[in-house]
Amino acid sequence: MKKVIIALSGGVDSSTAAYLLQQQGYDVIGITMSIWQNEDIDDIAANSGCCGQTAVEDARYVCHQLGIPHYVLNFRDIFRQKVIDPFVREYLAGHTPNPCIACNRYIKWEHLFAKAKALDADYIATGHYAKIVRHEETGLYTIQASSSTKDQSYALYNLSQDALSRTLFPIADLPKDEVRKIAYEKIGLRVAYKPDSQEICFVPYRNHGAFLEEYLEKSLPKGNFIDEGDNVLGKHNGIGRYTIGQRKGLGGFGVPMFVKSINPETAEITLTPNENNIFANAMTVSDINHMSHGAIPENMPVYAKIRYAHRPAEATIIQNNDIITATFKIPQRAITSGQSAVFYDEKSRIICGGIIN
RNA sequence: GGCCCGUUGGUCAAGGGGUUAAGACACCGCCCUUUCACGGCGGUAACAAGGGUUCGAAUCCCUUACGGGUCA
Repeated sequence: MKKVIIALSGGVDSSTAAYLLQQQGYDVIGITMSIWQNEDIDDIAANSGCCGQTAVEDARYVCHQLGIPHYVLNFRDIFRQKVIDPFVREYLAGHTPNPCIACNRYIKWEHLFAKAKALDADYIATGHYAKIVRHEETGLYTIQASSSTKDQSYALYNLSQDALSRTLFPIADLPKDEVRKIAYEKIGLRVAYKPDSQEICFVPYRNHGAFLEEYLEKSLPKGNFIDEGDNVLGKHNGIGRYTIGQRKGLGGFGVPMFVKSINPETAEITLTPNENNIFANAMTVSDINHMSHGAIPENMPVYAKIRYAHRPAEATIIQNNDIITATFKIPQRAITSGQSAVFYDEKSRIICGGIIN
């Protein structure tokens, strides 16, 4: 019997995934990762995100219902080192990081994956909506977007061939409501209708600015809003509370204003009233992970996502050394440093991805 | 000091006797969303103060306060 480690968050998706694996005849072991840094915020975080305190209890209960073993692993140090610290550094550098990408890469598919191997597991599994396929020409593993209404392939572009060959996504193509239905009817899961997790799991109150200041134990660098002619428009509340393209939360200027750029040196944030000025038709991307081809395929039109919920946009890409330059057919709004760009082929399979410069 | 003009939501700003007192930006809420954002849909909120005239005043008149402008 093949042994599989399932990462359980206590939510519907991973719980249902565990059930499906069991139905498919796997020897299933549930693992919940403990990532909390500070006991004090457990109360706040308990009911939100993917990894709070009730998450552990919910996961334990599901395992009890399914009759499978459940372990809670302490990932606090590694999580801080690989996810939170870079998250903080990136914001201070004027970028906008995506911690879920880092968590998937380092925590789930490096650290947890290593634990799974150490436990002699054949596979690691999660409740992500995405499919693992092999490219018919290259033979390489890649991830294909889920045909479900939900698709989380964007957040998974960093998986290695080794990881892909030993990963299972049991709910890959299922519609969300089908997953809930299974959870409710087949498992009798008490969290069947728990809301989807969203927001950064380690940031309480959906206020990452406050989190950054608390974590740093000091204020974020404050400075001026300026216009494109360097005229001072007002004061902002600190680098780290803003991202490119942001419109809300800037204050009233009589007309809508958009964040055009963030200068970490001077702590100045440039605003523009002309939304066209935040569109660009090119970007460079580094920290690349290749998937379907192991390199940039020649003359292939690609479809780039520059944010999780971004609609893929047609582009051409070339790679020089470790940098990909992407040129869009149509200019894209708010291409943002620190966010990930994921390049798909015409069949929604990931060619490669990386971090936008 | 004299004479003009102005004062409407947090900001800008329509309305010149009868309006549920527009609209924009901000703000708030919901939806969307395993990042940050964008987006969609809603919502709160105002006639400078006091006196008149009038059936009826944000609209007309007077006074006061506060802003402009202008004149020796």
